[in-house]
Amino acid sequence: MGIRERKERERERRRQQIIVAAKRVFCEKGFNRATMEDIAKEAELSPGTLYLYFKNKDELYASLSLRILQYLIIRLEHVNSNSELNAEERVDALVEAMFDVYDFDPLIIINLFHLQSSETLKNLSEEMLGEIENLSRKSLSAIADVFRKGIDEKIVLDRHPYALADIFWAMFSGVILWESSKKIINDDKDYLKDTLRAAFEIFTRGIKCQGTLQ
Amino acid sequence: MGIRERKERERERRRQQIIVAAKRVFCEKGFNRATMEDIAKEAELSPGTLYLYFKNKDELYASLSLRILQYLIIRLEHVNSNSELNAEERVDALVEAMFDVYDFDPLIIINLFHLQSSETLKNLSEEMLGEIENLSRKSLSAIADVFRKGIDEKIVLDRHPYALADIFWAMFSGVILWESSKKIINDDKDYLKDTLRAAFEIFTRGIKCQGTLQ
Amino acid sequence: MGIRERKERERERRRQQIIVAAKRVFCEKGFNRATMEDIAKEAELSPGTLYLYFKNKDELYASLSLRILQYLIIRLEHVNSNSELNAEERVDALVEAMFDVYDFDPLIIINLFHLQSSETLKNLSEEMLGEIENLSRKSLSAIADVFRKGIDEKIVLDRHPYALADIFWAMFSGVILWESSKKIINDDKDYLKDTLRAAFEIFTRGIKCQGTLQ
Amino acid sequence: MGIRERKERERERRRQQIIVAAKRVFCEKGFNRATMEDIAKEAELSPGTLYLYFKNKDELYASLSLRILQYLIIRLEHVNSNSELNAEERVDALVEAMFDVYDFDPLIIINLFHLQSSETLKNLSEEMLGEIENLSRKSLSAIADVFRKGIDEKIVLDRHPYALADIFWAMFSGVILWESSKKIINDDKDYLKDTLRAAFEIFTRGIKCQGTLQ
DNA sequence: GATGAATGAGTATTCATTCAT
DNA sequence: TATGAATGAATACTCATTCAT
Repeated sequence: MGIRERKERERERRRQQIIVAAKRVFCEKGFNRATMEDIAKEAELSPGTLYLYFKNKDELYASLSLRILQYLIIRLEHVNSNSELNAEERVDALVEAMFDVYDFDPLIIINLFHLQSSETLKNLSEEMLGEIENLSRKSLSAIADVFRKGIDEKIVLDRHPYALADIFWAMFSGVILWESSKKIINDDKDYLKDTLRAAFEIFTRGIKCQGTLQ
Repeated sequence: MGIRERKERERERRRQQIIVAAKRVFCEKGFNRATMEDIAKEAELSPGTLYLYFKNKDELYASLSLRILQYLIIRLEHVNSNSELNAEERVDALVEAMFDVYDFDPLIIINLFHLQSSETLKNLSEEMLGEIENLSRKSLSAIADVFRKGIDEKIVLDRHPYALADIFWAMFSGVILWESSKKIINDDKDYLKDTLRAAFEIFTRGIKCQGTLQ
Repeated sequence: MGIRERKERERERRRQQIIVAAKRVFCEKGFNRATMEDIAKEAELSPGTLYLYFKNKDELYASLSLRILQYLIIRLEHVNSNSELNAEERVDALVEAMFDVYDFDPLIIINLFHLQSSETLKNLSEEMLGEIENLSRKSLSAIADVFRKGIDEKIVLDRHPYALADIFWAMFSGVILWESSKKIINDDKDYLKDTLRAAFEIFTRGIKCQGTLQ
Repeated sequence: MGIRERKERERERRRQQIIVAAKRVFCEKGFNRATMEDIAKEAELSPGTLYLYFKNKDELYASLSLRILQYLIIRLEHVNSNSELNAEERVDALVEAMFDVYDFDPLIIINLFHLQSSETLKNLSEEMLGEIENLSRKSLSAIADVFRKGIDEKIVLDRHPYALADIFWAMFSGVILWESSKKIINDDKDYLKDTLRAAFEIFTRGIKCQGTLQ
């Protein structure tokens, strides 16, 4: 391992250290009430150091979302590349993948919405904006691919695959957001998962061509 | 009408005037970038006056959401009180009601999530918190009632009505949030409505007992 | 006096109060080391209040310069409008006027240079930029007028009046800056005035047509 | 050449390398907006290295001025040591020298004023302060010498030579500063030189004893 | 000597909220 | 009631300087 590579690795380690600290602080306080100093303290670094790794607060925040999008894509591509599955099993695998994503980071998905707010987007670098868009496209495209196969095999409603993917994603994030927003009353994660499971079941039933499956 | 009542009426008029102005400003600038002075200007009042009608910025913001919740409840109760409808028609009427709500205020529904963030809730008075909780419960209860009837008549999956209501609401708001978040690329309101319609269709199909309907 | 006029007067009073405080602080600490909080304290106001009267630090600073330019112009116009003076007396009156300006505010003239730095100019409002340019033009024009008369009467070198005005002004400010910069060694204001006087004398001799005077 | 001497030479080379880079950056961005990192990059060194050669930013900045003062003195001493010139020719040679100095570094002369600001001086080492004072004295003394000879020969006004030198220098720098400050409107270097030439002419006429010359 | 990552003090500016009128 | 001037706490971000390697 060359010296350059080692440095790069060290740098990436620091980035992750900061991201982890930021995640904790953002989760606890929310975006606006979390200060850069809070995050620096949590990461046991000085405020200035944060700016060596992230252009500004918004870009640090966006990095959190990027991480889950990357995980999501890996998981989705794994579903699509598994040629042993038939269309129906693939839909089920998709649902499983979403559960994994939720387990990977139950809180950060909420942030994906904050990320999308135009307030935030204005402060991001072209590079990061491009990456967000790219990853968003990729993940939606991967979801659509699952449905496309089902449509081809005529076991899924003949809707545009992207439209189904949109609805699937909207339902997924809608349940998480909605159930999370009730957390003040009920912080029971199992309840959320149950709802998620039920929602996926209803969705899966809803998209199936009549009589074909069950 | 006594003098006291007249005053109360006048006071309510002012509140509405401020709420309308706030809505415009929040929609245009988002919560954080909208200043109390902006809102005061839009309402043609002075900043100080706003505080005679609302405890603070968060409470003013919450009032916007209260308004749509009230509309939602009226609409839902209308669905439930219409004894001419059978269970299936009632589900359809529910869907129609949600479209009305969306038309009533397409933007403010996004705010319901901001409202729920713990950041905001901390600044609200007990009274307002109570009212939010009350209205939320009521509306969810009304949605659940629609499904309960369907379950009773065995044309809807035998799930807990509240669970179905949760999923229904989550899908509704999920689609709106998700499609809205794509607005940078696609600000087409019809597309959103189409997705909403498709989502409702899938949901409706998904909750129906096999073989029962269509 | 209407209520509006009274308010306007009050507002102007506050502006002056801030300008006076700012002048003291800028003189003592220099532009960069003077903080807005320093100035606020000196003016017995809060930092926020400063921003009700001046857009930013640069604009507050620029206001100081505006004040002396205004005084300068009044003084110069007085010289030009005095029809009793012949060309030679008018040059002498010009010199006297410059002494007055120096007495009016010996320190702030140094600021005119800081003001002109492109760093500063970028932060000024269009309005203020326009006013600065306008006043600068006017004052130089007034100086040129003095020389124009002398040229017409053939007792002053036949140079472009504006060129003479430029040199006159450059010498004036050059002497002040140069002598002031030596203040660490010699803070004697009389010495500065003596040098100024000598400089003006040399200038006056230098611009006179040969043989014409003395 | 011993090893020590070689090292010293190497060290001086580096200093010059940094000074040259600093000059470029300061000219482009101004003192405050130029960061040590900018300069380090321009010099193709690391920020830390700059501090091996200069105590701090102010001292680096001051070094730039020292360089021009050194050039100025060499040029002035050359004028004084040329015994072939009579007093009048010497004044002309002085003027020529100043043009050379301006050509040597048209921009850095502006910095001499920044240097003198008490803000800056406080951060300089005793040694550097001493050198600045020493060089300033020397250069002024050399200018005064030119005039002294003229006074002795009674072709220049019988003023204190230092007073004349002060005025001469003030006019020189005043013209440069003043014309430079107008650069936003007119970045014409020839115009500046023309003004400088005219200013010197007026000054030269102004200091001459009546009837003696021309 | 040289590096450059890390530091952390320093500050302009904003804006929700108050209160004298 | 209504005003709107004044407040002052709060914070993102910069950059000269240091020091372990």
